[in-house]
Amino acid sequence: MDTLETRELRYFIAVADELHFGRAAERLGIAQPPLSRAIQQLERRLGVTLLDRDRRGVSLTGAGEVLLQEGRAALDATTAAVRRTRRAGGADGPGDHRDRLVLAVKAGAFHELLDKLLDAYAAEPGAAEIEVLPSGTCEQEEMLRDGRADVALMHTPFNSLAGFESVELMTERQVAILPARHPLAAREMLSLAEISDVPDLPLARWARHGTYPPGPGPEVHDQTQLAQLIALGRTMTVFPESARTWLWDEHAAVPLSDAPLVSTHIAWPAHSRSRALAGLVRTASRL
Amino acid sequence: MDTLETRELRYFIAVADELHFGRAAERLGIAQPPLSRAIQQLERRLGVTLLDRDRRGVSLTGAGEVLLQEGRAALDATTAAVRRTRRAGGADGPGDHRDRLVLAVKAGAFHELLDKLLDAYAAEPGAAEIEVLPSGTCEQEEMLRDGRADVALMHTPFNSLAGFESVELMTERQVAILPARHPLAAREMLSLAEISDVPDLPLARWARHGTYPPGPGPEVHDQTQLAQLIALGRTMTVFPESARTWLWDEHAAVPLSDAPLVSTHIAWPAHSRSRALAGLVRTASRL
DNA sequence: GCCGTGTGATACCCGAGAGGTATCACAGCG
DNA sequence: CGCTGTGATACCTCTCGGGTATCACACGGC
Repeated sequence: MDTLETRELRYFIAVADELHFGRAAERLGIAQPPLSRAIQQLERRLGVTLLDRDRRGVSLTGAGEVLLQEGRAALDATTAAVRRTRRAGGADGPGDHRDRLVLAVKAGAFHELLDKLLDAYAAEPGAAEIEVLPSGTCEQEEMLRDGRADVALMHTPFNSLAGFESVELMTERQVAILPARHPLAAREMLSLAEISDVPDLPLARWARHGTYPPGPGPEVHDQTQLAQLIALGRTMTVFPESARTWLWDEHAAVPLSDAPLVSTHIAWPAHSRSRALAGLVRTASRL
Repeated sequence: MDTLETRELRYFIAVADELHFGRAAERLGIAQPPLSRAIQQLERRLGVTLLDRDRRGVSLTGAGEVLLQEGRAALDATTAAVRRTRRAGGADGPGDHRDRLVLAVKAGAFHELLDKLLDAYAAEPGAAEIEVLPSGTCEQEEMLRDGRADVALMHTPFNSLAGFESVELMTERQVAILPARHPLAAREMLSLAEISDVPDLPLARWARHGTYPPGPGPEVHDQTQLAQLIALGRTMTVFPESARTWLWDEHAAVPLSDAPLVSTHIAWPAHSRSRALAGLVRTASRL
């Protein structure tokens, strides 16, 4: 028996997340006893203790940590399989098979490149239909992994390309975006050190999976909000140079001498082999 | 219901492989009717036709192709989860948790580098135990994917690094290895064109997943066999330069001017985060 | 035309096992 | 010492995965 049912995996992950059988069972929509039993069976079949239950709570063993990690990846892979299969079969009237790709892009970023890409690809013969899926900050990896997207535009060093295939499309410097009437806006060039602790201009903090990094700056979760706060002289931020296209009159962009370069890549799951995807990548790398 | 049980996935993959319900059922060790029913249920739940059954055999629809592809990846991921969990828990006596890594290496290749790596790593404080797993030609990717190995030494362009994280360890030229007494052995340099159709020295063909590429040369499946055939003046082959360490007196190695460079990488699944693995990679990249 | 043959689908039955409820065992705590 | 909150156990139910027997249908040979 080296089989591991998806259901068991879901159960284990719920327990490992909650570290509490009752809450995990509730989250799964079942009662607690069957869940306890299922986990025991799983441990027996694997021949491994996954959880230490010592009154006062549950904790993961080393093997449990491994299964949580690997199991998450496996579960993502199966939900991805379901999603992509459904998408492939949706419009699958025989004969009328129109390919469709879902492209994940960080919401509001890189309009210019995206426009060019979509136009160029649409002009290709036999181009598939591209659905652009706006994603939250740094959520593209997750979307590729769980099948909500087929391909994504990612930005190093913010996104990690680990586990995907990718082609680099462009590289650019970063600029500080600050209120036009602030003294620093007159500078030709700034360094990270110079902007990291300006008392009246704390760096804005972006939402990431619903939580915000610590710091003094205001919490923002979309670009418009951020633009407004900058225009009001309340905050500043750092962006890739191409952000210049959406700046307001009240904004100023000053190049940063020592900020890491930002590269834009088109990335896709390593095992993808679809014709439509190959075409899109080819188009992108010719831009 | 967007769930997909591992069992259903196994069943579908068997049918998609065999394109025949009877044989697939036999391979799965169940009877044919339950298999038919399971696939029907699967199609109904996904809301997608996966197979075209038109008397005279079964064929995959577009959606079926996608599920085959994605499902294989998902199934590999779950068997990997099981294998790695079992490994992590095997010696998991509480308190005596000794890490263990399985390193896949192409059998017989790169002894020199491997020796150095293992020695250097063993000297590290808190080093895990490394089990070296000899793998067939170009089988390392598969072993990483299905969890038989945790980390691998790979050789581009023969292995694909797609889907893994990796660090390059060395790059080298390739050499033609031929009988010392053959006229070509006296040359300073050779080109691929010159060696590709020498009538009395056809290139040897390596087994790959049990099958051999077509061609006139002899079929070999291990290095000793190959060495012997070359010594006998019956064949020749192309190898990375570091192969020089195992050459016999009867062999000659002549650099190739236009063969692709071979890079050795240490590679691991992108989601791995173990301390032991990080240590091994750090050691390797310092060599 | 008709009848064997091979295919997948259908009908029906049975038993394992997933899930429910009630309860236990035990650690902490006032 | 009982109360509370935790996971484990006991036991019941009934779904559903799997088996056997059979059907429906397309082919090929005659």
